[in-house]
Amino acid sequence: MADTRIQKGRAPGVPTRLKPRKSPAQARSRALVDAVVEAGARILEAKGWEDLTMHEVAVVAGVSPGSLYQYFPDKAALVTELIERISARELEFHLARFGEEPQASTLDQALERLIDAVIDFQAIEGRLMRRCLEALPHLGRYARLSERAGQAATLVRALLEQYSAELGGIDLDLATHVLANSIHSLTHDGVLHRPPSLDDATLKRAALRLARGYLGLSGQG
Amino acid sequence: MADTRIQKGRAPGVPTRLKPRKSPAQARSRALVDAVVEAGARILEAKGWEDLTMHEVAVVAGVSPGSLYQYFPDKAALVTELIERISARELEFHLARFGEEPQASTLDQALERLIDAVIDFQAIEGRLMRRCLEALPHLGRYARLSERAGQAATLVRALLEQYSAELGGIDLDLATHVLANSIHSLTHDGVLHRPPSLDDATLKRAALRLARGYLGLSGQG
Amino acid sequence: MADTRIQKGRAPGVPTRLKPRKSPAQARSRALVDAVVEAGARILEAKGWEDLTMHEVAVVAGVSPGSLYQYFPDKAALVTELIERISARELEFHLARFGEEPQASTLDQALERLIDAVIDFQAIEGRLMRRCLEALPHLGRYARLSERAGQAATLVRALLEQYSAELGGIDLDLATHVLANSIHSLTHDGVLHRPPSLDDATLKRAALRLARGYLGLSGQG
Amino acid sequence: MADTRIQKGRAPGVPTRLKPRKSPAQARSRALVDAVVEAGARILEAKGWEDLTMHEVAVVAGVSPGSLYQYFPDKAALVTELIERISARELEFHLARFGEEPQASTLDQALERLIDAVIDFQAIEGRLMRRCLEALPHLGRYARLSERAGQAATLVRALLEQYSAELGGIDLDLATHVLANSIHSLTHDGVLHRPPSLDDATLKRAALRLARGYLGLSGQG
DNA sequence: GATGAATGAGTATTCATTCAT
DNA sequence: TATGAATGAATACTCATTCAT
Repeated sequence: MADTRIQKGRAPGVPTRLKPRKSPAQARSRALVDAVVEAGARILEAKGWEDLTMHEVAVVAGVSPGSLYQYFPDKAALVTELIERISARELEFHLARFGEEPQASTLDQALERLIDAVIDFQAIEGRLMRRCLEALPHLGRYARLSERAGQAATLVRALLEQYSAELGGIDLDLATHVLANSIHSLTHDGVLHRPPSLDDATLKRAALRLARGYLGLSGQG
Repeated sequence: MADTRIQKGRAPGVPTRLKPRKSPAQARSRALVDAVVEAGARILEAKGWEDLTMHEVAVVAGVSPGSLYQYFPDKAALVTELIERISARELEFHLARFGEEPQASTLDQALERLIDAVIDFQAIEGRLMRRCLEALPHLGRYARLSERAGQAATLVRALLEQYSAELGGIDLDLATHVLANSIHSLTHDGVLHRPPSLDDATLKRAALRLARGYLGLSGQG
Repeated sequence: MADTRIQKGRAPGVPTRLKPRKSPAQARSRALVDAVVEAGARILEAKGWEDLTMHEVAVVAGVSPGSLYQYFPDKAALVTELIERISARELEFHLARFGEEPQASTLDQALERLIDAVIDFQAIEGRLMRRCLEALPHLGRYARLSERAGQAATLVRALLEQYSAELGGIDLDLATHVLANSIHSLTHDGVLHRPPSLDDATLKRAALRLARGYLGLSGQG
Repeated sequence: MADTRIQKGRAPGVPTRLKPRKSPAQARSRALVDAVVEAGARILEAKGWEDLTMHEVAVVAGVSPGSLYQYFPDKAALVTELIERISARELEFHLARFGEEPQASTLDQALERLIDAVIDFQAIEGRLMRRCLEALPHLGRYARLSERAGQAATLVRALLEQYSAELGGIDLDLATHVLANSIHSLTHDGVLHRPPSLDDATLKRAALRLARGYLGLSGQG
């Protein structure tokens, strides 16, 4: 959030010759790309695909339009990168959660944690995520994206596979589609926007109940 | 359902004759508006908000741009009207279904019929509906829309109320939100697109199972 | 050369209702197109294809860029029209000459007149013509042009056909190519620019001698 | 032939050793300049002035843009150098021809050889030559070029002078202009493009006939 | 000298909207 | 009221050129 503006000069006092350091050029490039991506994310989140202009991105990033196009061949490429990054962040977020908690002993517990995590992530980046979803139709050239978008479902799928013993011979593909879609829609305002009266805890319980019910788990919810 | 933005009001001084209730002018207006709306729907469905141009709408409707703006103050207003109409059609569609079938005797049966109807409607107008959903972010000026969009939920709500006896003291608002969101997302590709292998019958069963499970109905599904 | 700026209002004092007049809209369109074309010609003549910007054309024509594109879908289309017009003017010019003089009785006389006319036309529009020639490579989309460009040769061809009796069984296609190319190049600075010391009269005699010599006419030149 | 724009001069203080006349630095410079010029020629030939970008030249030459500008202050300077070189090559080509053949005994024979050579050279470098011609209008800053371009005429002039005895008191300047222009235009597609049916042998005979006729030679053509 | 990242003014083109007729 | 020509601000993208390293 600090000023990510590209630094035109050499950073004063940085000791040279220490470890295999990135070349200044690389460092500068990275900083520029990061500045651009962050500017892009902020603007996409605030205004959406159509009202995101490359000019504004450049200005906010403190960069010239030419530099933008040095790293992103067109607007779609920039937004594609945004999506790649938010997808990666989402994955990291979930993996971190998995890592810091003891292994869940039941599917029910695992589901609860997943939904928890999804809702927590939504609170942080939900708006940007929606904007990314809205932008998808304009990203035809960058087809890899559909994989990414589907990646959200991967976690659900992994979960179901891990605990498949608890599930009768249910169709895992179908169950993944149903659950990922429902939970995502519920938590990320996929269709209906969440009414203000609906707080996170309640939403969480509802989502959990939906998942449990669908899977036939007899949790106490 | 009256829309003061669009209905410019009755032209002053036009004498109301007896039989032909609508003055020729009004009839012409109505025809024009209908032509415009239909053209708009076709184009929105095919191209989406961003690639819908007022010029093309005018050409397809066989109308001049000036006339467009006589009835719709801006592009957003036109698409807003589109959404109003598709919402109305959806409602009609469901009401017609209700009408032509004998009253369902159980919530389970009612749910099945609703989901059936939702999926059938999706087959007819699903694409346009998605385009409308995508367009929503650009319709800020016409906020009443969220009500409309939410109207889809009305049917669910009505259902739940009708059979509330079967449901323990469940929070109807919450349940409505959860079910409407989930079913909509599932049937209208709200988040993840439906894989080609997933046919209507299977989707319907899955949606039904989701709803039943959430509501705690012990259907045979 | 008078100010061709499009008149926004109605021209004062122009009597309406006289003869089958063009509709105001048509007249305005025509005026606009003419203004644009003239502006384009002036700028192309002065700066060439690359430095002709649509913006400047619009400004000089007193027209908005949007209007430009209403009549010319792109820059190439505008320049194409310029070339069509100058080709037409050249043709008219030659035809007028033919008309106002008694029919030439010999090929020699006819050649002399043609070269005369070519040089006179060059004095008027030569620079623009060169610019048009330079622009040709950018006009790929508008292939009809090559016909037009070749049209200059048509006159030569017509001449040779008319007096073919005076020419042994010479290959008319070849002769047309050779003469049109040489004369054009000589008169329109096709390759080497005309040195300042070389006046029209001398150039004319030289071109005539070239043509005569090539065709084997034993003129007194 | 020295070019003070391009030759930056000898680096001061560099000790001249004995055998390797050129210092390594100079040799490297020369190699660099050559690489750049060759890359430029290839690209100009393929794409023309407008689509020749300094970036592509740098990439193809395996050089950085910065280095380009060390040797050529701008794009025009680079293309100017291209033209200088192709002019020089043309001259060399003709001189070599002169050298390897016995002295022509008549103007007619000499003309034939010249035209032969011109057409042969055109087959090798004609395309690049045309591109250079097209680029000329953008080279205003480097006016000396017109001299160079005119240099092609030098050969013609030399020829005419050598055999001036065969020519009545013809104006040599004029004759040079006329012949150089015509032959060039004919062989290098100066104005009208050569039709595919027109082969080299025929073109050569036609050009020869044109020249003979103009000069009043009574060759057997 | 060499590098190549960065620049930023410039270009063609679009489209929602207006208004003279 | 209907028309559709005209508008003009806005936009994505380019490329000759510079300059910090």
